[in-house]
Amino acid sequence: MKKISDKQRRIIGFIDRFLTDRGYPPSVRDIQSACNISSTSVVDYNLKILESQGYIQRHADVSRGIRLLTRNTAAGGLVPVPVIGQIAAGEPIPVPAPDTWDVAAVSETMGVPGELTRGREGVYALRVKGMSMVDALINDGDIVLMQHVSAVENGEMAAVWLRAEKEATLKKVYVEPNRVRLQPANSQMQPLYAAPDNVEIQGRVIAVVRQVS
Amino acid sequence: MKKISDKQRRIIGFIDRFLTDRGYPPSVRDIQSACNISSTSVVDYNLKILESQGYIQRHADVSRGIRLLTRNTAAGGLVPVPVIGQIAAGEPIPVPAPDTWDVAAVSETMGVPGELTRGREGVYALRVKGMSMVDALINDGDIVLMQHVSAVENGEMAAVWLRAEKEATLKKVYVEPNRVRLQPANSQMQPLYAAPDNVEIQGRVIAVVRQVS
DNA sequence: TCCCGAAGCGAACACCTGTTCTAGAAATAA
DNA sequence: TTATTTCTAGAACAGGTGTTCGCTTCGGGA
Repeated sequence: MKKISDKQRRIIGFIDRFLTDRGYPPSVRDIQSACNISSTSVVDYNLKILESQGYIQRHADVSRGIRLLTRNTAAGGLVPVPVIGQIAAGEPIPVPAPDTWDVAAVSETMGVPGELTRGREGVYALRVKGMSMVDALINDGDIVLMQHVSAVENGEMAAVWLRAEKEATLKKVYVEPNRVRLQPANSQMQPLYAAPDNVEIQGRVIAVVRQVS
Repeated sequence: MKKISDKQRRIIGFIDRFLTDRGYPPSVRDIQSACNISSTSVVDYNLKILESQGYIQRHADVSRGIRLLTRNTAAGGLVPVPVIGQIAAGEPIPVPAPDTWDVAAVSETMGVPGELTRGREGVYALRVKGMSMVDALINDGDIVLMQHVSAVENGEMAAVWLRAEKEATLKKVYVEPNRVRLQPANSQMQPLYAAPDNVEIQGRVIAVVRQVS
């Protein structure tokens, strides 16, 4: 990116502020009056330069058709993840939306660094309710990042629904002959054994985030 | 938020897709053709309902003056945090640079959502080595977000250096008459008591991030 | 059946807005 | 200085765009 004039810097700054403030881009005349520019053509002139320099992107003949490119890189690492609901020891996980999760149906969204999801699809988050997951080193109020899968490899931490006990829990899953071993993440604790048709994999644990204070 | 019609749900979804796709909101007629709506007035009719229900916000007489409210929670940037080193049960925490942490001296930097740091200053990260923090529900390899403070309020989780034992640990700190109670985060475990001049607060725990797989 | 509210329809209006054009001023180079 | 480029002015055009206004259609209840 090349250097830009002072006026162009002001324009970029204003677009950024306008965008965070109102949620949609400013018009040419918004920029004009805010930056004390005498003519719309001057704004257009500078916007063209900013586009050629890669600071913004414009859609011709579209009102407010400005996209801030510098803004994308700032939020680039952040991936929006829907917080579907909460997981507790007494309820199954509310089934996450199949493919395209509906924006309107989700009550909350959180942003997580892209490193955590690593570009995976079908990632959602659950708020942990209750102390029943302490053996997985997960506390009340923690947020677990999940990936929706129906089967896991041996040793992976997964959300498991135990049909008979009507309990959801987070454990490392090992398939053994005639039984499934559910190993707590805390190595000091004893494993649990269950019949294969009693366990129902509901998702794979990708990460745990705990906000202490 | 009340329930909305199927058509209104489609509109919300389209606005969201359009916004991430192009960086600016769609016009009424964009919505109309994309959602197969016969008239612009119908779009306007439904947009008014969506606004009254709190899904969107509109600016009158402004082209593309639509803001998606459900999207706001995902906003907020990525804050770079230096990973200073690692915390283990046998070593004190390497003292974090006082104010401006030297970029060159830091081996690694991670980005965390701004919600986690909440704009606090002096935040750094430590990689946990060993299993000695399991009673704080922190596992080997976890990353703890710390804030550099020399004193904490009662009940706050902090990194504590025990001078006599030459051990670092993460516990909830309670100052009691003539002693300091160090309470594990795991309520099933017993507290530890130490003499006041034996404990040295090294930082406050803000958050814990565990990447499982 | 009739009634009534919710939802849809199409057209028209009036303003918003990107773009262009001509002309001039200001800065820069030769 | 002159020549050249960059930037600024103001105005006007053409199409985009939000909004409104009658009117119609639909879907239950009474």
